[in-house]
Amino acid sequence: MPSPVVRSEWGLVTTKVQGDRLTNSSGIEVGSGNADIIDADRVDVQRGKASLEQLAREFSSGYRSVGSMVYEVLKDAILSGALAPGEKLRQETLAEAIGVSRLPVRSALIQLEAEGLVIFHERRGAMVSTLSEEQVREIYELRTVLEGFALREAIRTMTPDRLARLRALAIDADAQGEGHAFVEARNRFYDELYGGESRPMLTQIIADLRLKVGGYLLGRRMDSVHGHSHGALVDVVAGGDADAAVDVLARHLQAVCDGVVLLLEPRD
Amino acid sequence: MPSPVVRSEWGLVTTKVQGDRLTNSSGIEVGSGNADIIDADRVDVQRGKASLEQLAREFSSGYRSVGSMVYEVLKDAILSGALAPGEKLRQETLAEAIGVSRLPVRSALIQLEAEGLVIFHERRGAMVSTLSEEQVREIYELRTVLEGFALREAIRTMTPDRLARLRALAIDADAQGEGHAFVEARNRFYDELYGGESRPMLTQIIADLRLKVGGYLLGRRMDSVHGHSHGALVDVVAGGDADAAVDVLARHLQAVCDGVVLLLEPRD
DNA sequence: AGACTGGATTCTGGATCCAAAATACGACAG
DNA sequence: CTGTCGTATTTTGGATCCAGAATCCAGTCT
Repeated sequence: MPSPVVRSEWGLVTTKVQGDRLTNSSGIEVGSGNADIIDADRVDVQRGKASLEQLAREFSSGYRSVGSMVYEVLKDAILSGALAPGEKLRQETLAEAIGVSRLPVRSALIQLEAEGLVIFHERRGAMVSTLSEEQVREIYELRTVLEGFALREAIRTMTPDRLARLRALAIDADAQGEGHAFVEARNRFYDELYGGESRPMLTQIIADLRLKVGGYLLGRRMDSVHGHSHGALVDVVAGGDADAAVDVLARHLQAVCDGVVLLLEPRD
Repeated sequence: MPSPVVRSEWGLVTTKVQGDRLTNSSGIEVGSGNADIIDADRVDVQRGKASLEQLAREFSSGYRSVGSMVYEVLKDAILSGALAPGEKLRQETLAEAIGVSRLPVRSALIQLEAEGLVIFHERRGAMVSTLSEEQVREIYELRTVLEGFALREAIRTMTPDRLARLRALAIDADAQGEGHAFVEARNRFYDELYGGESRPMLTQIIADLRLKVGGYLLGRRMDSVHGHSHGALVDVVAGGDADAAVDVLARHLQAVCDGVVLLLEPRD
């Protein structure tokens, strides 16, 4: 089990800490080993502010506008599980933590809302999107349809050099562990496979659908994901049998979908 | 400099302040009063501003937040062609035209950017999105894939009462002329056909794809659209042959796609 | 005469301030 | 003791103000 220590360093837990027990709204205990650090009510905010400033500095290189930086930071926080699904997002707290004004935070939240990662309640603020089982199943249903089409097109127009590039990217993705590097490598692989340059909207829609469930995967890679290496997918694609490849893909997505559904309810 | 007259007049939308003569209009009075203030050296901006004021008047009541109202106004302006593709969107001009501050305009623009209707250039402002021929063809390719799937599912799970509702909605849509009423009726029809309530994301994605080309259709309904009545589609669906229905749909989309491509370049 | 550079103007993006609404807490009454 | 109403605090949404960047125009140099 991956240790949640890194997550606790974000300090973006917005629930009030009245006692010595520090949990976020999803009930996941945040850094039990760091519980003794918490002395006063504001300590978590202080810690979060310090970490986020450091992380904002880390993210700040290469970003021209503050709003886009905040957007990346918040997206990363949601996808990494630092901001749990259902968690209330107070603009003031986020702004203080990142070290900017509330305005770019609002801009970033609007962008994230359009992507479906957060939802706004009228005058009641924003929260990280939660997914019902029906929504998860629809997401994977749509992914099956879209990625099936993309895969058929990829096989239909496959060239030797592109297959070579795919193999290299697959090896790279399978070599990565968890976290950022894996996600990046996986995205590069699927971008190449699904014709990211020739069909930008398709790859964008697929990426958005994949993002929506990102918050539920937290840091953990499920067995079904592990069992399905990208190299194997390349092998099926290289075979040239579109139906077989789509079948492999559909089974894989179905397995991942079932795993995500199980993660929705912690009780099992 | 146009002095902001009654900007502090709150309760614009929801609650009506004990206004003397001003009803729950969100700064519409201000907008109409400032109609002649804009510099007259840009005629196209003049035209856009007048249209925006008209739209703002129409959309004035029934919205809780000013930002959402601005969003609806701008979206309608883009889809109706009042703001042409490629047109530069200056926040100050838009804000004055609608009669609000620049901030809700920025929020609305961010939302519209996420939907793909406008694009932001780094420090150079926003403009209405333009579509290349490749993008148009990809849009209709994806619509064929998604709507084909949706249509098959609809036929698979069709019930008599739903067929009856579809027929009523088709008659309603075919009876409408152009403009708002037609778009609304058409959306209701496809919402019912594609299972809007059971597959919200699918219908949302399809609607977004349809929106992207809305600005190029302007007010004109092409012959191919005219020739394909919604009632005929219902008849094919009622037949129960999924392959035939998908084929009809694909041909229709292909025809519309070709028509839109022709509209991209005025030369023919 | 044309091109390059520097300044001025304009526009975007960010911060701070203010008004309104919702929620939470407390007081009072049944 | 409990439920309801009123007030106060919190928080969101909007407007105005300010700084930085980009563009445009003019002046000068080649």
